[in-house]
Amino acid sequence: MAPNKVITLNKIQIACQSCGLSNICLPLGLESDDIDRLDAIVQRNRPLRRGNHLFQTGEKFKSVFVVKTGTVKTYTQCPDGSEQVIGFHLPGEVIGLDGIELGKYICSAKALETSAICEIPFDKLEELTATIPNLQHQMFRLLSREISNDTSLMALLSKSTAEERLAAFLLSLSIRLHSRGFSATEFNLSMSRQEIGSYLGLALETVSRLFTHFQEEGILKVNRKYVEILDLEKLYALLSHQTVCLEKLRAP
Amino acid sequence: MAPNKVITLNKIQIACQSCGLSNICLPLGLESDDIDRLDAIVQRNRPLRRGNHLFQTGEKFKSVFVVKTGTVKTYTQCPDGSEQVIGFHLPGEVIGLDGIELGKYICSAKALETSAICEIPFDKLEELTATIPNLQHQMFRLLSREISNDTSLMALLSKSTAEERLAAFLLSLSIRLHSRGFSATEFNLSMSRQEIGSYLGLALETVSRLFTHFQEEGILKVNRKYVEILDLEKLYALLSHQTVCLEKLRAP
DNA sequence: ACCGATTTCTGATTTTGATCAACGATCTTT
DNA sequence: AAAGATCGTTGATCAAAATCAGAAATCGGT
Repeated sequence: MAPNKVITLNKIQIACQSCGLSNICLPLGLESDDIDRLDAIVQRNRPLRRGNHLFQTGEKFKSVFVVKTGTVKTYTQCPDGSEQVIGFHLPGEVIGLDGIELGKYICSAKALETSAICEIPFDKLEELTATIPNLQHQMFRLLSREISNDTSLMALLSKSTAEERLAAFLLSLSIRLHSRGFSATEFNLSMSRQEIGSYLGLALETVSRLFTHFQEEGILKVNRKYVEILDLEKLYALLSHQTVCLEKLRAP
Repeated sequence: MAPNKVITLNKIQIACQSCGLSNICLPLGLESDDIDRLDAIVQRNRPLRRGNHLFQTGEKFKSVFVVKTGTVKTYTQCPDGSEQVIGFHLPGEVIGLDGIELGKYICSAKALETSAICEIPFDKLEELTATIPNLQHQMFRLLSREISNDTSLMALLSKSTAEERLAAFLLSLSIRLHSRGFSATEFNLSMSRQEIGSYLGLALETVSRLFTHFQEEGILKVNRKYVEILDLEKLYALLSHQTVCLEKLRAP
């Protein structure tokens, strides 16, 4: 492999300064030179293919990761082999924060489609946060967001019907995709019915039936992975008597 | 009110250095002088009576709180007036971290019994974390713990039966009480069946029936709020095919 | 283009836990 | 101490979603 090939690859990689995600990602609110200092510790590895792992449960915690493109799911494994999906992560979202406490990852993370990932070694990040107050604050905010997102999801899981759960899931996706510049009403699901069901605490058959049902109601147009939201209002209405602050469901 | 009365009150209040919770609370891992600096920003207000609020949903986020004695519940209010319990918080546990992101509390917190609380103004805490790397790390750990606790609870809520949920709840309480120097097998619940049900996503009748059922199985001895665990092994066995790392359920 | 594997959809049946209802026990207030 | 309110228990019924089962559609690899 010729060295100039490597150089070319490096050039292709987008620096934080010119990354479209900088308004939702870690650099948010940083001065230009501070972004450069952050940029210097970010590792941009080759994209993951579908099914590849970022990390697995129990591995030593070394880095946090930010999705740049694609989708990543986090999950835990049951003793019987079945898996429990913890979350789906879109571009700009940080993964691995739950590993800080015990020094090892408590879940596994794998790509649902080809995904570019930024890796940030946590020891270096901590050195930076100690000298850049804005970055420290941004880290606190990020961790806090994770907590409040989880809180919303817990409320959803412990209170709602199957219909409300799927509605919340679709709206969350819609909101997050929209805030990343994608269509809010038309997207491809990168996860299976099984995975959605696991995430929402439902059987995959229930998820499938609900998609059909929403379609019959004129709320959605569904073709396997492809979803078009025809009536956002109805979807919101399904959640009207819900505890959860919608914007919080998995935003931004 | 005579000034010496105030002085006496101040003397009664326990400094972080001599607080029994220092091995699970924020000062964990700090040098002695750093603990003093932290101590200096901690506000020790008068104890809350049962039903009093620490903060309410939507209030401006100003401080995080640590339970010193007693129990606090966090909850959100549904549009229909019913409430959704988010968590129960024992001595040494930090509350309010979910307010950092948006600058306002996203849930309400009220005392379930007379409770002493330490209040830590967050702006001052951030100044300290910026200059005390160990404290910054401890804050990251604390926030991370909150996230991994929530992850475990989400897995519990989306996968398990009513029986498994209550077993997990009781074991979590047992473990946390034990690590605070209380009995692991004998305690008084400070929350109602209704509140347990809300937290676990179950109807209060289901909770009540399960207590009866566990008693018939010889697992518990229950008398209203008073619970004695007779067979810890059986309780653990109920969770054996559970995703959740038990120590993680709400530890330490 | 074909074959096997996986994923999705749909129907029938069952199960779990919610809901409705009533009653006894305990705590609070006067 | 009595009265009212709250809380916990228990029983009967009901409903939502899980499970079981099988067919149809799609995908992946050769």
